[in-house]
Amino acid sequence: MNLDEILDAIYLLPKDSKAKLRDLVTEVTFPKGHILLREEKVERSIYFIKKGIVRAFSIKPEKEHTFWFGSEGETAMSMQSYINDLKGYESIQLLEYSELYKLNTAALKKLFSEDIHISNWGRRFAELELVKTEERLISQQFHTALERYTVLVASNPDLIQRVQLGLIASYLGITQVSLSRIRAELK
Amino acid sequence: MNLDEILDAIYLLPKDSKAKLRDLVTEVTFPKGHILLREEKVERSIYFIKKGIVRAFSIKPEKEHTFWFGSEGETAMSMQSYINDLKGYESIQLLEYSELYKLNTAALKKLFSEDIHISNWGRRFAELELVKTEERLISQQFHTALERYTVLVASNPDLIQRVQLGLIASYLGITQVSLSRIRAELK
DNA sequence: TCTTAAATTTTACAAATGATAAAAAAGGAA
DNA sequence: TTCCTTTTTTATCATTTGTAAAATTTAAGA
Repeated sequence: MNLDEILDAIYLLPKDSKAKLRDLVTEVTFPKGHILLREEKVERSIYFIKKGIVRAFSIKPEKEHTFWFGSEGETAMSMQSYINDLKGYESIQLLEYSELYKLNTAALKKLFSEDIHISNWGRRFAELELVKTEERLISQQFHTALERYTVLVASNPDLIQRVQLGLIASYLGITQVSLSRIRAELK
Repeated sequence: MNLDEILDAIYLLPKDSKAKLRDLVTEVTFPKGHILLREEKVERSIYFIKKGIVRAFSIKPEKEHTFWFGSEGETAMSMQSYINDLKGYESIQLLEYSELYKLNTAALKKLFSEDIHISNWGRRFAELELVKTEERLISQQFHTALERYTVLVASNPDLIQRVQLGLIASYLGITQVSLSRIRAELK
């Protein structure tokens, strides 16, 4: 997914505004396993995923929890850093070799105050992330691990192929043993 | 909490922009038990809570789940309606007599395209809701019901007084009986 | 291909949680 | 206050989920 498609999917910008935004972006690549951003650090960039797959996780009390998978077209970022210039809860790691568009947020914020179209782009960006986050919350709260697993498989079949089960179990909030039990019953 | 305080807490607006925004707001009051908005309906307004306490819930398959409590200064709304003009998942009910500021969203969206300050106010509004929603998601995913209960009590002591336990249990994702067990152990 | 390491599944047992029913306590209305 | 309804707690039992360890499968490198 190229940069124009990613930007347009958020909000359609006039040519000159879009050029200003595109100027803030550089392309970067990293190998599998690379830690894109670290929890407890203030992150100065956000990353649109051109190609690849990543996970967000946090090492809370001892245990590591994976709570998000991102792939082509999605944004890898720390909300707390982007929105409040605070340390993020999450680390983000590449689960395969990935190509990313890196966007400096300080420069972006400057454009928000200067260009109403870019300001509306930024509003739309936050709104779309908000809806996605709310959907995750509701799925988490209303559905059993089994239901969420079947939805995940249906909506993202390659994820199961590309990501190891322990991480998916963590994402579903259950142990790997429980996920194995679920998978055994589905056969 | 009055309207100015609520608007300012989101983003500081120049006088004239703020006046335009304030003109879209009317004050409404409803008795305890009133359903402010209904799931499966497109909602045309958002409500800032001046005084009172509300809950969002959804009647998914048979059972009713409470997944949010809002009080003074917070916003009662359907994200799906506000952001995508779609039906919301949630109903919102007043748990006590409440006073609310009602804001028409169609008119607000018009201002977004006309006034860069209001556009940035709208961006900030979405961003702040996003951080709150992410915090709820992370709390849900990383913490046990007991931990979330103690956090809830610590951060919102009057909630426990004002809201019945069955709703809090539903919010925590456990049965009322389990919550009773938790409370008994904390003594 | 063979060997070794990593990932996944299975099993057994223990602990936590849910369902149900019933008792106790609290709150409201007359 | 007294009665009645609602809410909360307690008790029992069945089910689910986690932990730990072993068995199996899959993948990777030499």
